[in-house]
Amino acid sequence: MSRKDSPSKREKILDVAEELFALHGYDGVTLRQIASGAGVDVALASYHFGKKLDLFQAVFDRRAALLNDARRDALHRCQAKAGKRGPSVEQIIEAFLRPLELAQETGDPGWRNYLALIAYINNSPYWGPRMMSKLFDALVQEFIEALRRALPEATDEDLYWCYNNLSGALTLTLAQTGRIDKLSGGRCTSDDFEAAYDHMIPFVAAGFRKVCKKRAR
Amino acid sequence: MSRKDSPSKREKILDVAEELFALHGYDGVTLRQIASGAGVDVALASYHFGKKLDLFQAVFDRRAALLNDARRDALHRCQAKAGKRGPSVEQIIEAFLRPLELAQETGDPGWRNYLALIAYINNSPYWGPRMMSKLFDALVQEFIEALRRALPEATDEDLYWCYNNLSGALTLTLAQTGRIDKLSGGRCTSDDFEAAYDHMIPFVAAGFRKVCKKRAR
DNA sequence: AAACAATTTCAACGGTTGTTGAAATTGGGC
DNA sequence: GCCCAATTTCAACAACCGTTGAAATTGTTT
Repeated sequence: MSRKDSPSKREKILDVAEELFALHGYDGVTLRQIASGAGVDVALASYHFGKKLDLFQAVFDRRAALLNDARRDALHRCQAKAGKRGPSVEQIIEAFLRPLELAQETGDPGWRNYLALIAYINNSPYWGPRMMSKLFDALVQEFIEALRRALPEATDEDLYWCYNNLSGALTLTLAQTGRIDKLSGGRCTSDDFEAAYDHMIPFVAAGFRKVCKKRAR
Repeated sequence: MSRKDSPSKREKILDVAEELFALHGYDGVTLRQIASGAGVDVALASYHFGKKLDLFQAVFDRRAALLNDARRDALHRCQAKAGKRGPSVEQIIEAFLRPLELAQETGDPGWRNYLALIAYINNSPYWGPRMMSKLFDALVQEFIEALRRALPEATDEDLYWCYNNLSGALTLTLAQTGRIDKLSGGRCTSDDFEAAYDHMIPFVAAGFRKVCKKRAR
């Protein structure tokens, strides 16, 4: 193998780490569990990635660029399709959410684990501020700018609190806790991302519209 | 002291555990950190609570009944005030959220940590299914029933997915990650629960209305 | 096939973890 | 002031943690 493509074990470590970190969090997983799950020695993780924290970061980084690109493409495409007035709230929310759904249909089951890991990090008071901003904030600001153009009466406070609501609804869905399965008696399932987004998009769009409507001041 | 009221150290352990578990999760906190923060020996936690997991459960249980009572009171009070047609969506959502805000104004700063802990548990694929249902599901079903009466055209799927959106938006807010502070350049702050709920209530209510409106079938 | 670098395993280290049994301390009832 | 029980500390255990240096293996180039 030519030095750049020895994917099997290195990639396997990332896959297992991704799955375990998403389920138990950073501190709930040991390097030995990861190595055992990947069928390799403990020291191999250190050899490839250095410290445990570096492995965590590597898992986090691996799919971030692809996800951002897919979202940015979706946003720009819907902006291009919309006329001079720009896309509607629904179209922008859709561009924000649908790439996540598509990521799950690539056949790579790792995407589900990765998105659950994002949910863990985004909801953590410790990891959230430390890891989310650097990779995701720039694109989020692009989406918020697009929303501002679609909602010309919105204040900054409105937009950011509404985005917080969107981000929270999305995060809980990505976390795949299976709570909705039990609550609904099996009528809804956490696995069904299509149903989740089909309900989330009109829900969130209506929320934005309501909050960002002109009011008496 | 008469055996039932030696609150100082036992309660202090719960307070510190609550704060640390909320910040770092179950596995991210050691009993020694908790004991150190409480100014007691490590063994005292075991003496009072048994295993580490039992302490975690004790922290989780401590305020659950109070929270449920406050929410149930708020729901029944708004149902009593509303006529025979029942309360509006906004009133139900308000009954679901405002007690959380009030809990923070009791002067006990532990409530903030407790709600952040709930957010951690609710968003965790591991802890969520294990701990949330037993204490919270019954009341959640009451709220969903009330919402069903306010939204007679809603299907079960609509209601549960919308509740999922509500729960997610709430969870991210309770987690107090401070991300909205940075995103908004300081215009919004995670600490401001009143502002959060002021935006969340109309947002969520509009979402419910939109999704649960009669459609072509 | 020899030489070399990249990969992988082996073995071990110092430090930390949750837990426990026994000792020490505290505080109220007689 | 003595007894008893509840509380708190002390000391220590076996198990496990992340990390590292050296050895073994593998794969590629010459």
